Amino acid sequence: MNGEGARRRDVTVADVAKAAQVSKAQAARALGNYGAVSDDVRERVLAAAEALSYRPNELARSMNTGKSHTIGVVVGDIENPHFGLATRGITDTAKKAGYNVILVNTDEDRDAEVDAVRVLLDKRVDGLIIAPASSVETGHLQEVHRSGRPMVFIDRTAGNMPVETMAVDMARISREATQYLLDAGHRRIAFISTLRTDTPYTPGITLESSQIADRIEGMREAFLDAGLPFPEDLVRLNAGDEDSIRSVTREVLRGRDRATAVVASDGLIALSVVEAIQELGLSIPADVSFLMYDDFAWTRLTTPPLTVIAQPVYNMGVAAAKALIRQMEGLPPAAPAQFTATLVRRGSVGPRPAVRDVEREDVAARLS
Amino acid sequence: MNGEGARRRDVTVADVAKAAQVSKAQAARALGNYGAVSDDVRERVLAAAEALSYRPNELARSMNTGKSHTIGVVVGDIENPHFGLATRGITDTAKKAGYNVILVNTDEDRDAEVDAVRVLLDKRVDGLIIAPASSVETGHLQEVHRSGRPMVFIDRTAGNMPVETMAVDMARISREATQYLLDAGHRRIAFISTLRTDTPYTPGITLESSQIADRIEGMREAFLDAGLPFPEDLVRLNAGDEDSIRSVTREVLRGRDRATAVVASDGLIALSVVEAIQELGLSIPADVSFLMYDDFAWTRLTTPPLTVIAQPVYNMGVAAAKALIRQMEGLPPAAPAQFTATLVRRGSVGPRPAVRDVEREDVAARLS
DNA sequence: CATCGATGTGAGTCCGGTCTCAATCCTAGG
DNA sequence: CCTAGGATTGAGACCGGACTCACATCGATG
Repeated sequence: MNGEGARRRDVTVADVAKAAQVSKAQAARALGNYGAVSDDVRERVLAAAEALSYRPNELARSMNTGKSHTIGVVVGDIENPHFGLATRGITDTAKKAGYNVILVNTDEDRDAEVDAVRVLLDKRVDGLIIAPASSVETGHLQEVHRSGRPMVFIDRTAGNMPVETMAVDMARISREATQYLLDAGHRRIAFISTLRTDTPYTPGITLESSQIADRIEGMREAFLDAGLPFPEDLVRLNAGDEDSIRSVTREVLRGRDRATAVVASDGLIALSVVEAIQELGLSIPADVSFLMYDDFAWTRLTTPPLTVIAQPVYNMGVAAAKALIRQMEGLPPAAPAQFTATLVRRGSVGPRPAVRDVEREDVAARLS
Repeated sequence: MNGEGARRRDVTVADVAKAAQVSKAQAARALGNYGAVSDDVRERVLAAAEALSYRPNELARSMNTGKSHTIGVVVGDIENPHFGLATRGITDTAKKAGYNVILVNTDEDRDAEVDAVRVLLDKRVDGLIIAPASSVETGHLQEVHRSGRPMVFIDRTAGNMPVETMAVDMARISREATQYLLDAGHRRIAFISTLRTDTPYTPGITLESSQIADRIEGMREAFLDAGLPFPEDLVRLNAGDEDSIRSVTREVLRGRDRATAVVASDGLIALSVVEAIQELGLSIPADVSFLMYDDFAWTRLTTPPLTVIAQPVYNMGVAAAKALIRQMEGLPPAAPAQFTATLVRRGSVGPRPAVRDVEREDVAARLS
């Protein structure tokens, strides 16, 4: 019965002040470590606080300092290790600087994102790190930006808003990777992504994701540079769940004009794509070459190990958090960091399978 | 120049009230949708709010309702897909119920956890979901519990506190898995974990993690049931980073008395263990059988696909969130859910390699 | 027509801190 | 010994909502 009577209701400065026999103001000063306080008072207050096990109410503090020491992070899917790692980079950095992170998942749904941003703003986060679900409909983000609240984009851009963005140059690495595949003789290269669109891919279509748009653009450029026609029919979007990824994979690998190389847009898709390939009885890289975005550790364990495009995801997270913190502290932005993805050549890309196995048109065309 | 003069400082109820020509109280009622408000007033207030694009300050609201609609989640490492998935389960469920999640990473460090809990409490989260870094030193958790703040443990227990805990029965599944290995003829079974300890494993040692302790206990029981001696020397803890995991793996697989089966304590370790095995030129399962905790999708892609212990991680996250929400809403706890892990037999466990290859003692002993 | 209960409404307090301001103390310089 | 100026200190305003309370208002009841 150690004075348990009063359930709930925390100890406040006022309580501490009373216990220490000083005014609330003095107690607050001693506790908050600001203003002038005599040693005597400080000691008494601190002792009283200790005795009552006083803990400051950060909400109250936030309310009149206007700073919540909290940042909001909005991503498409934490379950995806890509974002898992980025988030780790963000939280590690934030914690070091005394900030906490409120994490919101949007499932890549724009409405959910609008909502998430609103809620975070209502909670008065000091800043936002967002992986925009759409780089087209950016009204809500524009608004945040106009309001002057610190914000940083990660992984993707949104519109062409003047907001610091931590992302790799996708077009560049995509072109490089495509060249690599072209050099290996591939002409029918498929690209599979979960990106939701209203209509199937056609050149000139506006894509919600700057990332994906850039990747496709990079591929197109590589084909163009090589003087080859870009196989638009092999760009497959809307591969939402495992089943559709599988069926899309089967589709592109079927028929006389089948793809001889497949590029998976992220690590989650990759799993289903590879499984589908295995189920078809095709072997990598003898029958199909395979390439994926993101370098997860397990890609080294498959047989053969997978050729991947590695992105400095953790560092992007760190950089995003650092940039945001600078903004929140009113410092001028640091020199914009450039993140470069790299093509990690392992064993899943091989030469195009013998001609008998695939379409002849291409060869015929070149011989004519 | 749209009245931009006043930088920062948000619109408050008072502003809305003035614009709508009503008292602050009435405006608050109309906006907060409580109390009695005439249609006329409500309309004017809502219109004014719209016009000024008023947004409530959740901090202020939290301050006098005492509810922040925020829950704190403390895990060891979000980068680990195990926690990534659990977190997804938590956030999905929390969002549906109108709660936000503040995520803190502890790196499995108890001091960091103490700190995390304190910060979250200071921020007045309505409840906590914690994967306790230590089930031994639980002072800070006891304190939270005593304070009456809603709390749920996930993945592990802490002490034997009467706190709802969402975790699988590790001892049971570990025993089952070990039996499976024993049935396949294995006697030298290694267990590799990152768990930090001051001293190497010896029977009776107190382990920080209830999870790991249970797994080892399960193994021991299986050996006991089979009337076989438990190979304590093959329990290897402190395999912190990739290098030490590799070297530990090499160690247990070396010599005449080497392990013929290896159990990896989680998906992250598994990667390095398998790599080390491959580097040694040993093949799975011909030379070494392999088993790991957590069923990640990539385990189906290796050759052979890996035999794993699947845990309903996402569901545990969902259940943890649901339980916490019940607590926060003052409802009585639901019937305690039981989560069962399952052994997914794929291709990485095979019979013990021919005797010539390993130690003979065991055989000799049985023949004597 | 007086009365009663159900709205409506505005003034003002409170939550738990931070911070301003004026009053009080002290101490060193003149 | 007197006083200017810095160090202390307490009262109270304030942040932005929620909520209590006293005071109208108003239609319906007896």
